Amino acid sequence: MTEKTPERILEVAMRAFGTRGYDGTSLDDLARELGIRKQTILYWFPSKDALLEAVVDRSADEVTGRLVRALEGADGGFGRVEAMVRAMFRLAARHPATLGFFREVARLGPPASTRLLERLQPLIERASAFLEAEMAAGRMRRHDPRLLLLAAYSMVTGMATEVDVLRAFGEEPTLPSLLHRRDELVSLLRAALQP
Amino acid sequence: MTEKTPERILEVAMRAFGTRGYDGTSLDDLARELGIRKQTILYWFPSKDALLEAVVDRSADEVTGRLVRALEGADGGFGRVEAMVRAMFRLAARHPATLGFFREVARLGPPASTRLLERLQPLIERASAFLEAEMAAGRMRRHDPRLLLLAAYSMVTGMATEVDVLRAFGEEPTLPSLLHRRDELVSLLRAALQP
DNA sequence: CTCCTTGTCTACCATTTGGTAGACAAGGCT
DNA sequence: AGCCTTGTCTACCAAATGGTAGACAAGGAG
Repeated sequence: MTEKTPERILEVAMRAFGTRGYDGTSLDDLARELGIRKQTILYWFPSKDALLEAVVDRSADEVTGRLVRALEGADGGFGRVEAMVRAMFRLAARHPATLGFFREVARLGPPASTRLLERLQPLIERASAFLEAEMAAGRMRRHDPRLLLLAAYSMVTGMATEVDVLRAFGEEPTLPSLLHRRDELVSLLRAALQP
Repeated sequence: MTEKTPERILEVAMRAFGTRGYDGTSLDDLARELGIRKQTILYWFPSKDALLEAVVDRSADEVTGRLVRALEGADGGFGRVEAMVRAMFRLAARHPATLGFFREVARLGPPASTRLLERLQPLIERASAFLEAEMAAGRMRRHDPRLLLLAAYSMVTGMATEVDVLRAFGEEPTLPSLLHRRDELVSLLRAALQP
């Protein structure tokens, strides 16, 4: 029990919202999972909505940090694209609920989705500017950079999260399978982007 | 009021489940939207779960029908891939809630997701067998056919449904923008698949 | 020692939710 | 006419939900 209560609440809440959904998770559920009463949750976060906002902020910070760090170490050209995809899959392997949580927030719509996307906007701008420059320099095949980004995001979340769907497509939710999916996705993107 | 009551219930329920989510939609909500009482819904569908199953079956039938019809008219090679993508986007344009409903069912997990995927399995098999054959014949670049299919599915649902995300990526939820996304996606797939 | 802050808890509450029981009107059948 | 089936409705209900009010224990400050 080294973590502080609010931190533990945020962690469990993100996992729960990302898997069972916001409406499918009651404060009593969260409290039970944490071994506390729901009034303790309401002491730290004045309402369920406020808790959601806090989880949104935390998860946006986490993913931004991860991607920025991944880009620092990467060389230019397609290497950066690969670095971002790898970072996202690493996130999916260690904190599988995060991407599911993003999808849930997108589904909930405003104001939660607006808040999340505002916080991710700098990342989006930076990434699409990079793609734009690479295409202009002829180092990547020409596509609409924002739509390419969106397509990549959709593929990553889809291939990294939807376990039941994966099973129907013959993939087991194991680490080796996850790595296989990652490599396939990278090779697909490489094929689409190489001039 | 030409449609029969159970048909109207299924229609409204799919739209509601696909946008507000299963847990976010109460039977009273549905009844209000339909101008009836919730007991009438429970007369036709013995429980909320049973209603969900019925919507799953209906939507699986609809999308299967659409894709099968789209494939009949298409010529071989990449034309079939394009025909499928176009059919999915047409579905997204006319019944925007359907793809959102699929995603919701996938999130809900078993037994709903199992039921849906069982019904879509023949389609999946057929499509991946086709890709396999094209790749073996050298008419398409080699990839894992099932993962390619999964990636395409993820991209289509992502690019066709997540309105708020789209807005953050500079796309408005209008018909011309939808067509633009469709064409970009087709060109992306073409670039990835052409030998 | 006394007082105040901090964190968690017990005790409630109003509303919403999925579901049951049964009344009732409209037609078709004998 | 009398009766039964079909479809919708009113009247409830028990459980769950988000949230309020306030008791209480622990510990630091004066």
